[in-house]
Amino acid sequence: MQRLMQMNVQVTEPVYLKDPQGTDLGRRIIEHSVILIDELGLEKFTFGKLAAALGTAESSIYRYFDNKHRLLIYLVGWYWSWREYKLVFDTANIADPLTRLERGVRSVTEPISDKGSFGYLDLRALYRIAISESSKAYMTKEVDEEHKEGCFSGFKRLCDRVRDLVLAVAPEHPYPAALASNVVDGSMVQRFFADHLPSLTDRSVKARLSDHFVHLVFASVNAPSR
Amino acid sequence: MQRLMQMNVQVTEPVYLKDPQGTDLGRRIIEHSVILIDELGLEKFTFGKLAAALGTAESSIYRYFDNKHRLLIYLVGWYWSWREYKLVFDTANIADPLTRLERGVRSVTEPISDKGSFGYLDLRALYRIAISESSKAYMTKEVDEEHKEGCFSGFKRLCDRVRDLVLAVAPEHPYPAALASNVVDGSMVQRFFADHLPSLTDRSVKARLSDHFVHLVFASVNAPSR
DNA sequence: CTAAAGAGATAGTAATACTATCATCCGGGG
DNA sequence: CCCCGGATGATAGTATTACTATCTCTTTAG
Repeated sequence: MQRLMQMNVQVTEPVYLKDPQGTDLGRRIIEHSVILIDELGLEKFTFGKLAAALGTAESSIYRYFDNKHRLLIYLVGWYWSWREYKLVFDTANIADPLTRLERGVRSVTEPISDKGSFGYLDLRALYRIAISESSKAYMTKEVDEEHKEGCFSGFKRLCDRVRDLVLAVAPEHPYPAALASNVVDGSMVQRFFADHLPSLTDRSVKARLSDHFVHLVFASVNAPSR
Repeated sequence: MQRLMQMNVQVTEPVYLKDPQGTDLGRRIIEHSVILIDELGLEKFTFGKLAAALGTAESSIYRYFDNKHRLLIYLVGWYWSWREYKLVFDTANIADPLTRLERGVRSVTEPISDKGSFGYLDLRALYRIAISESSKAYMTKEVDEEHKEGCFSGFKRLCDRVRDLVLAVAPEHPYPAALASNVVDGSMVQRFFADHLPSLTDRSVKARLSDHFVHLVFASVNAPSR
């Protein structure tokens, strides 16, 4: 829990100007930005509205984050760290690589339904943000520089762990990393489709998202190398 | 070719205010918006800059599109229509369902490398826009309404065709639609990763993106139903 | 010859995304 | 007790964006 709070340990420069974990206002910024972005969507969310919601000045928020894009990177970074933590937990102490892989894929693709907020953070709102907004964190012209800064290391670490689960089962798999990132990213996209463009998925996916990805991954690791 | 020019035929309301195909300025708006969005990225692209590039007034552009979001929807709609056209062409007159499926998956996931611009449109620039910006067309709070308007019907039609290719091979497949949309969307995401976050994919994917998806799809259709 | 369509030009508004400055408040060290 | 630095609050100001409105001019079809 505590470990999770300190995300982006390996990052060369931090995504923030001042660590929001360290102060009361900082934590309130995180807490309420999650709620507000979830409510308004990223494009209509502004620091002005956040400041109003917090009863503080816009300039106070700029002391923590350069702009809302950096704040988004921070939030989705947190989300991926949380997913990684959960993955490690869910696959701990399982010897059989096949079982580990299945549990891992389920862990990573499972929707977040339990109410449990995480500290002061509304986890379900953060999950919804991750679904709708996380790709906007890297689908920009600044990807390459931000990638060098380590802004997406949380996502990468998670994908690497899934890739390793695949490789443990199928060391000769031709596309382990692509399969892994496809599962991690694809599970978010399929969740979005199920909720908003349902004709793009199958009914069963809405109810059991993980089954689809378990099916896909096991099909892939069992496939002949062609 | 001519047929393709008229995209979004089934749309209830058009995405545009005035058909850009019908006038000289309209076509120049399309042509240069593709170039400018590719160059600046969607967030830094503005109607003001487009107007300047065209040597016209901002207000003239507003006669064609309500805002840049609608313009984006129009452009990616065109892209998906083009992909669909190509898919139909590439799978025409092939009797064997397995061959059709493989050709279809290759057609849909194949990067656009040939220089051939499409009429006045720079196809490769449009492809790059589709990779980096297409998800922003629907990852908004307005998805549901815009979906009702038919804004995403081009994407849906393409996914449906891929789904049908899958079903022709494996009529009992448990997730045909999810597999199809995963391939169509995933191929764009993997392309982006290969170009900008290469550690998230495998080396071979950069060179042969389609192979990965052919492998995945055939693994999935051949998998036991578990 | 006229009406309407298309385009250009100008102006104006509200919101956004910042930057800068100054005052205040509060706890700890000397 | 006083002073200092860190954290916050309040106000102001700028450039840009995202529009809306209006007026003129030109072209062309009837």
